[in-house]
Amino acid sequence: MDTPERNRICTPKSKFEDSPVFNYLNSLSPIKSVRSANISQTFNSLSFSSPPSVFTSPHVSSQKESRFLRRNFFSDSAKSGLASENGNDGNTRVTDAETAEIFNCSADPPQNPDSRSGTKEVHLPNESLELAIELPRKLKYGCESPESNPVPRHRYGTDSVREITGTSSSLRQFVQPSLERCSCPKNGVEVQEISQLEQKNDEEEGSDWENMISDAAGLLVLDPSNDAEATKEQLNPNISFLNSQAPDLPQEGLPKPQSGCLENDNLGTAEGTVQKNTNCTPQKLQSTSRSKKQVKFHNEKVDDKAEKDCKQQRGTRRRCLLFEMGGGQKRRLVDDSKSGSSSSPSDGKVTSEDRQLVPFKAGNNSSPCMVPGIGLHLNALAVSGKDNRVVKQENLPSGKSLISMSSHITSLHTVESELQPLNKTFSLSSLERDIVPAVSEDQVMQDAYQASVFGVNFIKCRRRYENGGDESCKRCNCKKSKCLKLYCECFAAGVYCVEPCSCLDCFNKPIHEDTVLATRKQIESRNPLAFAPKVISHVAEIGEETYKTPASARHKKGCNCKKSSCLKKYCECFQGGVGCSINCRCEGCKNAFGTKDGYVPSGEEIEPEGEESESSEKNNTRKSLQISEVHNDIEEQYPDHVTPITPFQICRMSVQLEFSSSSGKPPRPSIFPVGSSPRLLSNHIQQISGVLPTPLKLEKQFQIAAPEDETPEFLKGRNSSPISGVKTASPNGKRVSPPHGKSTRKLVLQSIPSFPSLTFHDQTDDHQ
DNA sequence: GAGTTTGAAACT
DNA sequence: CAGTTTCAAACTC
Ligand SMILES: [Zn+2]
Ligand SMILES: [Zn+2]
Ligand SMILES: [Zn+2]
Ligand SMILES: [Zn+2]
Ligand SMILES: [Zn+2]
Ligand SMILES: [Zn+2]
Repeated sequence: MDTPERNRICTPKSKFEDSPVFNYLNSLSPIKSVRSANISQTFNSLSFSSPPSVFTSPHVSSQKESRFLRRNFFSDSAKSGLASENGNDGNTRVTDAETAEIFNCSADPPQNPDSRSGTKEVHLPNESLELAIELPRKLKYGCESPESNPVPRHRYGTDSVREITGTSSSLRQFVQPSLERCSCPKNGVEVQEISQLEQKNDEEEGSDWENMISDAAGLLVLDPSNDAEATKEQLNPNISFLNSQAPDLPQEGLPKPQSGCLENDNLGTAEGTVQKNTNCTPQKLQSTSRSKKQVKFHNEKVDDKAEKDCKQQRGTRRRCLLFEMGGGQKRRLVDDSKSGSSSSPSDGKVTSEDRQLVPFKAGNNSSPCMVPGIGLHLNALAVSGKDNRVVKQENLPSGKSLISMSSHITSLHTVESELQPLNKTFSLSSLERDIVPAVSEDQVMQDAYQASVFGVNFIKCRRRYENGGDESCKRCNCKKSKCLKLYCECFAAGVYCVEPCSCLDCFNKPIHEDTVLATRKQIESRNPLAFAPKVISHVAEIGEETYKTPASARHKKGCNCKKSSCLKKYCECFQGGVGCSINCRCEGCKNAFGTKDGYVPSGEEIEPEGEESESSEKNNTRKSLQISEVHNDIEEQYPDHVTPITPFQICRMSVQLEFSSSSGKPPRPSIFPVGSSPRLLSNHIQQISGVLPTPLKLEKQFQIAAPEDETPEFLKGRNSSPISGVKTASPNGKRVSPPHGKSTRKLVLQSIPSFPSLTFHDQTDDHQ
């Protein structure tokens, strides 16, 4: 759904909202997710990797990308989605323009309906044909789900691209071309915008856009091709992109909220916003998310340079997005540029699985985020194979380490994308490009994934753990759940268990992928939102300039604390670094991030529903309390957060936190992942806020997949086996209505508001 | 590290 | 949907 509202909302709040992440989040939101779930799943499988899958679902979020895709695809019909989004801003024109541009770009020959093919051809003559074919598909996919990712990625992408260009030749090829195209002063910037805005693009930059688009298309096309060949280079590029997108680089130091949130929604948006600022072309970046903002920025003042950079970056980013969208296929892109191998476009199959993991995406992923390859279940979903190759980790200045992974496989991509957030792939990209021959795939993948998800800390921890047995980094400690239930943090986060885990009889491992996926399905069937990020950030205030209060973020389901007064990590809200909200049923709430009473829905005013008198405690705490304060306090209390400790928790909150913490400035713009999945978010958060208690657990961004139920049997079959416990709920994947508690409406709220739209989100959520 | 507390997840 | 049980983390000592 297009949810024009978002657009609107976004515009106001702006950056976050605009950011793809936001979109994702929104999409992720329970409600939407559900709907989208099916779609998303497919998409996920196809194009994204797990975590991202989450993104995918969020139709809305993906605005840019999706638009992109769609446009490309349906050039003709810009369709409501685009229009609506853009329209709000007044970009309506954009849609047209965009479409037009797209056409132009894509179709070298103006006439071609299949712009994509044209574009492909242009970029990649040889492979173009095949690619072209695929592209359409991808585009479609992309449109639906990927969008959100794209944006973030783009942002990061740009950075990454640059880096990459420097380092890796292959990447360069891709990137550069795109960059060059983008490079056009205005164009570049716009390019990013394009998806969203494009206003400028239309005319002036049309060419650029076209280029961009074409590139993107090419990328997409390439991606689609699962072909292994491209893998190395392609992978690298992809990875790089992903990385770039993924903001996450975890700053270990920063405490983050855990919520997997990457929670997607929130995180994404938040990240996006943050990045904007930080990034060279913050404005632009932001703009990407929203057309309005972008426009404004442009108008206001984007430095030419900055713009250029941004543009370029964006271009890359988009590519990334595309790639992501393309999901598994992404690799191709790279090839295109280089080898042009035609890959097989097959796309497909992964979808079913992807969805599963995805959730974990975000990341969605989240988150988020996971299948085979890396540690994410999504990966498994996405990837059929496990060819990944990871690459390397680097430490970021922020303290987080970057991990770059390159995977041949799509799954990896997904994973990577997710992971990447943490690190930047850029540097890696170069390395990656070289590609380390496959290292142990799984492990590498997992590492990367974990890193992405949990953050660099996680990796470090792991090292420590390995070296010295440091347990601080441990993850789950499941004894009876076989790590196949939500009790298990790893499983809940959409990641496979890894060394640091102390679980017994663990089935949450790549070798038991089938079981894991089947179980996931069952759980999702029961509760579509089960793997969705728990924390959603509202961006509302953040919007244009107000980063400060991420306060808007909140736990989707709310807590039900009776004895902890929401002052300890027993409380999911607190753990997630968010204040309690209307959705909480807590008693005696004293949540340092904001009490339920004090909670004011983002756009709206407080709504005290009279819930409890607790408000007395701090009605306004949320409001008044700045996150920073909270963080400080929290930090004091929970120094760990900062560190790796709770890898899981990546919170969606992160976004908010980030803002708040950074309060103004994002820790590392470049890094931030705007787009990627929840993970990114979490990462960001971490970076930004070290404060938070512990971040939320890993969450996933993904949406719930739907239910295809492919494997239910599997699980069922396994009754004896671990899975047995799981019941298959709804038979199909339908999404059942959200379980929980609070009524659906809450869910809805959560879903909606999530990150992105401040208002939107808030309104629905809160009000409801 | 063992033991307790806690609240979500799972189950009925 | 409510009530209960199960579970593993968070916390305490
Ligand atoms: Zn476990
Ligand atoms: Zn585990
Ligand atoms: Zn395990
Ligand atoms: Zn609570
Ligand atoms: Zn709460
Ligand atoms: Zn509370």
